[in-house]
Amino acid sequence: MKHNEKEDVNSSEKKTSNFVQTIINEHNTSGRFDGRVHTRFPPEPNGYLHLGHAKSICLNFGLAKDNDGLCNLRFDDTNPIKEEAEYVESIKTDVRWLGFDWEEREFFASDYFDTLYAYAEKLIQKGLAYVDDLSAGEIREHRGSMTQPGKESPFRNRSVEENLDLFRRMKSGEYSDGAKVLRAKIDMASGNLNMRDPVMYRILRAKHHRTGEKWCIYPMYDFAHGQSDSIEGITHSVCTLEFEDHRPLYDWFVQNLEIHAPQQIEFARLNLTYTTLSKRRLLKLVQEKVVSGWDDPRMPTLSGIRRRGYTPESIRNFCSAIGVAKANSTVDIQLLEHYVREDLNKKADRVMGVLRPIKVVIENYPEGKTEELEAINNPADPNSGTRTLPFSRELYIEETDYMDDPPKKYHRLGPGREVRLRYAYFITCNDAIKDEDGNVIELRCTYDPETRGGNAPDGRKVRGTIHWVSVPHAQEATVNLYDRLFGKENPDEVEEGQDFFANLNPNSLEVLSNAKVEPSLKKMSPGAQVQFERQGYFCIDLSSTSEQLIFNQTVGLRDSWGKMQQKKTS
RNA sequence: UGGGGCGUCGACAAAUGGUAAGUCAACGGUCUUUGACGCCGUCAUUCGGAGGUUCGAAUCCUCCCGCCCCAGCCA
Repeated sequence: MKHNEKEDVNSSEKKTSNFVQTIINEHNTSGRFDGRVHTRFPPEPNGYLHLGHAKSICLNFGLAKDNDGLCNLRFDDTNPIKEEAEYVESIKTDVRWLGFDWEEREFFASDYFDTLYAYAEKLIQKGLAYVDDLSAGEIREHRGSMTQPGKESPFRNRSVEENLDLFRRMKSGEYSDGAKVLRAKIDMASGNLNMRDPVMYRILRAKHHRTGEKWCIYPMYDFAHGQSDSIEGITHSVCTLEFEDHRPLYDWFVQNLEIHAPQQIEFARLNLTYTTLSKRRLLKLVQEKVVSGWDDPRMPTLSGIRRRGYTPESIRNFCSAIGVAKANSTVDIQLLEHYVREDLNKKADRVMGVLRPIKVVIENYPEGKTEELEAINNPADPNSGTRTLPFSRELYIEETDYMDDPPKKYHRLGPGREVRLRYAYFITCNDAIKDEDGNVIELRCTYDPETRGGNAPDGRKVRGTIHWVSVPHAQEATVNLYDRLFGKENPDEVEEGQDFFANLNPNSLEVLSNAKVEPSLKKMSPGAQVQFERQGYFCIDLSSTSEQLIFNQTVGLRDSWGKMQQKKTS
């Protein structure tokens, strides 16, 4: 596959077609928005962004790019009790990391509080909104049920003057929290509950992360979102399926306000096997310290997968692969893993790292001798060059690369067996030394000096090639191995009598504190990504230092041998 | 039982009345100094079901079945 050398968002990703684009095309032919496309990504700053948001980000920014349009970043910050400045910073970091740029178009719904307030007065003037004194519970009772129409509030027919006066007094702080609300006057008998006189403003004394104490009334989502879109000149307001029922209300507000009317379009949110994308649940994992934080490498947050070693490009490729549709679906997590492997295969240099070491002594190799052997950095990238590997009499190899009594087709080390040490020599195992529990702790081998570099002059073939690290040159390292956070394919589905935490996988983290890695790794800094040959892709953790190297496993290599073994035993 | 949506391979998902793309997974094979990668091949006579319209239907019509969302002063 010939790829562009530069891998930026503009050159290496192709246009994708989906039903949203089809709608845009129709608008283009009808001339509804003069061919202009302006989208927005509108997160509420009440948590960290996750893979579900990545789908939305890629969609919104992608639509803008594909149509020579614009995409804004807008924080939907209308509920001060859940929102924090910390979250807005993390969101900006994550969107940028994913590779998207909103340029100077960074907005907040709170930027529009004055305008929104004026819009509300306008609806009051038009006789389309009223102040209601009913309590929250009474409003609920009046709303009726899904099958029964609602009842009108006794305050529904106040005069325009009275409503205006009351609303102004709500704003000026005359009433306590919850004492009154402003409602749109629509239809208490509508089959759509959202149209049964929805609340537009509530009284809420809370410090807002941007407007501070300026307001004691805050607009509801429904009264803020469409108008914010309208103010920004958004043409296509893309959101998830659960807002489908809100569209008539969205349209009602912009129509009665007589302002620019964007088109709301809904798509199915992302679901992934073995993971939850519920903000509420992710928050809980953080609060209950089930994970180390929002950026725990097992979290499906963008900060988590970044720390895990996922690349932005792999996430973008994943998002374009899963497509955009209206059908609820659950994407196999293996598809995500496929896209990181694909990307890292091109980008990550190969290195030698022994995760669970056992020692090998090459009895016929001179004591004190060291050789430098040449190794290829990345066979998938011809420009990556080579490096040198120190070799000596004592080495570490992987525990799993030796078996006393190997099964058929096992072509690693066993009594009397010969293998190739990658880039080095053929060695033959003569003896295995065990501790009192019978665990192999050391192998005594001999090497064939004729096979330097890994080829036998006599043409002799060897089935297995294993990785190794020279004992005197080895760097100590800690390696974090990860498995899926949940043991259940759909962790959001909680069994009777159990809670959500019962779905956790107790073995999602395994810390290997005795790993040995080749010396070239010592100079690598946090964030660097490598492939430990025959094992997987790893990145150097944020907290890693040159004294204490820490690697996080991004994803393992595909392992057809392991899979075969597993099939046999099961 | 009110309103709004959705049903195409194990998982995603195209095809918009012209004879079922692609990707992942799986399975064979090939290559191999990573049991990786790559490469080659197999994998839906059928589109939730039943009728109908048409020369022709996954696409249009009718009825049925199943799944999802909605009764926050959350977003």
